[in-house]
Amino acid sequence: MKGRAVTIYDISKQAGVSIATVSRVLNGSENVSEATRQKVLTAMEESGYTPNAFARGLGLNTMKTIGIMAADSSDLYLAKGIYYLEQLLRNEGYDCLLCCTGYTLSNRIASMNLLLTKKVDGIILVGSNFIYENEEDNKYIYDAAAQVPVMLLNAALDAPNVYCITSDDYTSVFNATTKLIEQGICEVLYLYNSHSYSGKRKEAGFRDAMKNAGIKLKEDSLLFYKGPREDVSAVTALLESHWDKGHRFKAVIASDDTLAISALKFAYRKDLRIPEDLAVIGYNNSLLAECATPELSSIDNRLETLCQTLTSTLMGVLGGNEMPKQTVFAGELICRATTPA
Amino acid sequence: MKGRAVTIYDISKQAGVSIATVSRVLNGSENVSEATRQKVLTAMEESGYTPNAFARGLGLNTMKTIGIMAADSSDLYLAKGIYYLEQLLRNEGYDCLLCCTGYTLSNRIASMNLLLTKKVDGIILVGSNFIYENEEDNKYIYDAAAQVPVMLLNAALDAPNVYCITSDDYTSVFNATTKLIEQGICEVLYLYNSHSYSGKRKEAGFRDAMKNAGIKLKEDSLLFYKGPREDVSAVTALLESHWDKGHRFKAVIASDDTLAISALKFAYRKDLRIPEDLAVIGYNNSLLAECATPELSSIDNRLETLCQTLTSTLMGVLGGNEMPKQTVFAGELICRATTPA
DNA sequence: GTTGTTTGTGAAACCACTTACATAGATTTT
DNA sequence: AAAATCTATGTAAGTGGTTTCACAAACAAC
Repeated sequence: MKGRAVTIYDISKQAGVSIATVSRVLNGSENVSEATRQKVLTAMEESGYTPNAFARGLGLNTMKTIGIMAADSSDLYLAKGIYYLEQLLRNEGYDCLLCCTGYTLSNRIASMNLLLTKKVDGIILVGSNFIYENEEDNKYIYDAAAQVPVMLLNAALDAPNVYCITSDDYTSVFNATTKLIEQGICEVLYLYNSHSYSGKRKEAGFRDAMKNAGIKLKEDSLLFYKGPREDVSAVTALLESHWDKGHRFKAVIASDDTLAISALKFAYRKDLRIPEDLAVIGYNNSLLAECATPELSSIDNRLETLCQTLTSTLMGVLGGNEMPKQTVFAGELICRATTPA
Repeated sequence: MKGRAVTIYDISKQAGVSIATVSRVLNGSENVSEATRQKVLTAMEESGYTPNAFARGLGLNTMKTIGIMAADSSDLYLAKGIYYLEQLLRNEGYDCLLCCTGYTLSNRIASMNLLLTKKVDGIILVGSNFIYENEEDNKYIYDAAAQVPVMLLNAALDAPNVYCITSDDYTSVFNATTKLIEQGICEVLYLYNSHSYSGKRKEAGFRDAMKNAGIKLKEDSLLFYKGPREDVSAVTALLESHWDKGHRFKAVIASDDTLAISALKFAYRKDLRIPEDLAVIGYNNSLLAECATPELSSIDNRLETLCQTLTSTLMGVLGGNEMPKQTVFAGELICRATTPA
C-alpha cells in the first residue's frame, strides 16, 4: 500500500546538507542560515516529506497528545465538554485520545494506564464522577499525576500535579432554591441520581438554602433515583409513586436536565400546570432545556468558560509555569418557562 | 518528574536473556520456551516495565490507533456514534484519536493530514456530511484511502480502500411517508437542513412516496432550513411563517430530531393538537425523541448495529481480509405519541 | 595580526524497540 | 552414526528522528 517513506535522510541528500540541519529546520531551531533553511524547505516541499511521528516521539518523548477520559462521551453534557476541549486543544497543537470509561473503577484504572502507556502529555477527566468517596479509590488519579498533569473538570481533589476547574454548584443550587422560596414556593423537592460527585455539592446547596430560609427539611424533600442513566420513564414513575404516597411538592430542582425532563412528564401526567402548580429547574442548561415543552429553566455552569480555563491552565503547566490548582466559576440560573417570572 | 524509564534492556539483564527474547515475549512470539517466558514476565512484573509506545510504533509502524472524524462530536447523534465506536474499537485493542472538523473542507483536509501524520491505522468519518456534491472536493478522502482504510458511517462513496456502512434512509423515509398517507394524512411537509448529505436520500424517499401514492407534490411540501445548527426557535419561526403564508400541512417529517422538536413547538404555539391536527416524525430516534412532550415518533437507523458492522469490517480490512465495500441496514419507525396509532 | 566570540554545520551517539540472520544444541531421519 | 531438521536464543542492523559535541568560518576586539 505504501512505498518506502521519504525520510529526513532523503531530504538531507536532496538539499545537500546533513540530517542534523534538516532536523533543525524541522524544529525551528535558531541557528540555521536563511539560505539553507530555504534549501531544506523546498526539498521537503518537492518530495512531499512528512516527519515520522513515532521517530519524533521517540526522540522528543512526546507526541503532543492529551488523553481525555469521560464516563460516557455520548452524555449530552460531557459530549459538549469534550467538544470544547478538543477544539481548544487542537488550537494549541494537541490531539485528543478519547477514553470512555463507564463508571467502574477497574475500567478507569485500565484506561489511565493505557493513556500513560501511550505517553500522553496530560490527562483530562471530564465530569464529576471520577472522584470516589473512598479516598483509596482515588489512588489511580494520584498515580497518574506522578507522571503527567491531571486536570479535573467539575471535580475537586487536592493533590500534587492535579488541577481542578469547577463550577460553584453549591452556590448555584443555593441561589436557585432561595429564589423559589422568595417567590413563595417552599415545598421544594431536590431530585438527584448517583452518577455524579457534584450531586453532593448541589444537595448541600439545597439543604443550606432551606435551612437558611427557616424551612424545616423533611426527609421526603430529597428524592434519589438510582438506576440506569437517562431512563426518563423510570424517573417519571418514581416521581409519581412519590407523589401518590402523599408527598406533595410545588417545585423540583433536579441535579441534571434529564431528570428535570422527567419532572415535566410527571406534571403532564398529573395534569399539573407549569409553573403555577409545579416549578421545575434543571441543571446544565443543555439542548434538552431548550427543546423541552415548556422550555426548561436550568442552571448554566458555563461549561465553555470552564473548558477554556482548563485548557489554558494545562498549557501553562506543560509550559512549566506555576498555575492555580483550583479555579471556581459561578453558575447562573437561566429562567425559561418552567419557573414563575 | 520521571526518572530514567525501565527499558527492554534492563529486563533482558534482569532475566538473563537477550533483548530479542524480551521482545519476543512482548509480542507473543511462538519460539520462546515456557521457562524463559516466565523468567522474562516476572522480571517485567518486578520492575514495573511498560514498553515505550513510540519505540514500538517506530519498529512496528503502527500504534494501534484509529482516527475518528466528526463535524461536531457534541451533536446528539454523532456523539452516540462516536461512543459506540470508541467502545468497540477499544475492545479490539485500538485507541481513538478524535478530530472535530466542523463543516469546512479546509478543516477536514487539515485534520485528515494530521491523522495521517500521526500514523493512525484507519480513519472513520462519522456522519453523512463528509461527502461533497462536487466530486473534486472528495479528493481528500481518496488521498487518505491511499494510505489507510477509510470507513464512512452513513455515507456512500465508491473508491478503493473506502468502506461504507449506511442506513437505508431512502426506504425509511419512503415507508414513513407511505404510512402517513395510508392513515389518510396526505398533506405532508418534509423539513430538512443543509447539514447532511443523507438529507438528499431522505428527500428522495419522501418524493417517491408521494409520487407513488399519486399525490402531486407541491413545491411548498418541502421546507429547507438553512442556518446555524440546533437553533430550535429559528426553525419554529420558519414553520410559523410558512404556515402563515397559507401553506397548510397535517404532518411533518423531519430529517433530524432537533428539527422535529421545532415542529412540536410550532404546533404548541398554533394550538394544534398532536397527532390529530399535526403528526410529526423525527429522525435518529435520539434522546430528544424520548424527552419531547408529547414523545416523538422517530426513525431509528440502528446506529449501534452500524457501528458494530463498521468496526468488524475495519478489523477485517486491517487483518488483510477482503471485506464488503458497502453494507446497508434497514431503518425502523419507532411510533410514539406524535403519530396516529 | 593575534585572540576571543559568534554562528552555522556535520559526525555520531542516542531514543527503545523489532527483526533478519546466524548459531548452538536438541531432536529426528535415514 | 552421520545427516537433516527443528527449536530456542543471541547478535547486530534496521526504524527515523533529536541532540550533544566538535569544529571551521566569520566577525569583533585589542
